[in-house]
Amino acid sequence: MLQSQLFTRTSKTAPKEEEAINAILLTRAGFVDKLMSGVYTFLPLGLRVIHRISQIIREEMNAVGGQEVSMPVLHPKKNWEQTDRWNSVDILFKFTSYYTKTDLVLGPTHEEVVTPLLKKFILSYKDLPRAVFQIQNKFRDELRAKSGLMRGREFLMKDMYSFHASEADLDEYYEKAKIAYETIFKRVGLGKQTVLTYASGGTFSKYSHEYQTIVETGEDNVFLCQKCNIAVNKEIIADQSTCPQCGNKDLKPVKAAEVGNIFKLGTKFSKPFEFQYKDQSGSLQDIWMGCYGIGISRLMGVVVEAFHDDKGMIWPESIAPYQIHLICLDDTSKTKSDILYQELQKNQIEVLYDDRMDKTPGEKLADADLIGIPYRVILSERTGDNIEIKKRSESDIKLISKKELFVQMGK
RNA sequence: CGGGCUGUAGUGUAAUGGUAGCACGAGUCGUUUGGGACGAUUUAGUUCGAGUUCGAAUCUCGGCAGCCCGACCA
Repeated sequence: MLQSQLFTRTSKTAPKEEEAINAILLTRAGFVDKLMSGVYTFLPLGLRVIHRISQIIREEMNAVGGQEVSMPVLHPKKNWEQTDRWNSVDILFKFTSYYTKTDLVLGPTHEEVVTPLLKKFILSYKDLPRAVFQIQNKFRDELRAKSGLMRGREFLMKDMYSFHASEADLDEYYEKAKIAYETIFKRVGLGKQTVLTYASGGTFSKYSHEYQTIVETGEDNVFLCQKCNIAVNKEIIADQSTCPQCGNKDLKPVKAAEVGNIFKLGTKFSKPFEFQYKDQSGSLQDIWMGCYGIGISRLMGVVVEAFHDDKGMIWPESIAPYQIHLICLDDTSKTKSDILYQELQKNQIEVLYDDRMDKTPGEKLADADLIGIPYRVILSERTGDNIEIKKRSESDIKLISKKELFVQMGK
């Protein structure tokens, strides 16, 4: 991508109404734009991050047998009445069609859609287990959207739903999903600071599980077990003052941001939709369900909260918008920069090329720090036949040959 | 939803109730080129409505919007 063609621009000043670091940096760098409270446009750079996170999640969901679908955002009132959630879910976006006077819901979650959907196809024990997932914008009518991407009214989420012949089968799958989630958080670069967290469980199991990323600016309070790598949410710590995993009493309070949440739904949703299957003897049995969510846009915000410095964002390589930020610092190096840009592209290395000739070196370097692409590559009069490379996360600057650059990039 | 704060060019900020100014950005011309460079020049604004007043960005009331604290958060 030629930076001279990018329609967004960076800003030296933070938007005055924002306090959250993720909102400030993502806005300044041109990754997102706020349309209204809790509702954001993802601009070219930001959308690339969203796509990369989504792809990692997609791969791991596929790996545990998830089948991707895209369900409607618009739901009829009837389905929400059937589960008794039309009135009980307070953040439900409800509205009435101006013309047809139909009552509608903008989906905040999809149990009301996925359950009757799978009911049409799953008839026998031979059809089980199954899991479907989607990556889609969700709507929650939050009374207080806040903290940039952390709590939006429209946000991107991956939600998966699994269907099982028995509680035991659900339990088994649930453990597989946990491993998939760990892999996801590792792959997006949050492995070290993200912990499995015991949270309140609802009707069918003692606990649900959250994935909490420990960051100073998180809005949740969790208690970290000092022995095993898990935490307990504040909401259950009153009745659970010991680690539910190892019994340790040494729990340390920390701030964290929830990035994922998995639940054993049991038969809570299959019952109201009368979703059952025939077992080997031909008698009807309950379907057991699980659900597994990851807030993708929030995850992007959390990564910014976790990885930044006073100059800007520091993207993990796995989800960075580009791998290399190539900068041409002066007129005399334009030709060799253009050639390197072509060569990098030919080798499928994703590169943002700052080819702007009307900007000063200082401005280009400041922009590179703000945008936070993992490798900064500079060509100038000074670099001669070599290439200057610097990692955003480190301060060392190295002069290397073109060959070494390709090796470094895994080519 | 309860409480608090705030709305001024594209952005960030000034202006005792008395001429709306500055910086950045953007446009033009020229000089520059390793950490947001310099000169000249141009551009553009008081959230909306009502009230008080000779006169309102400023005071009062209301709307709308944003942020923060709390509540809420399958």
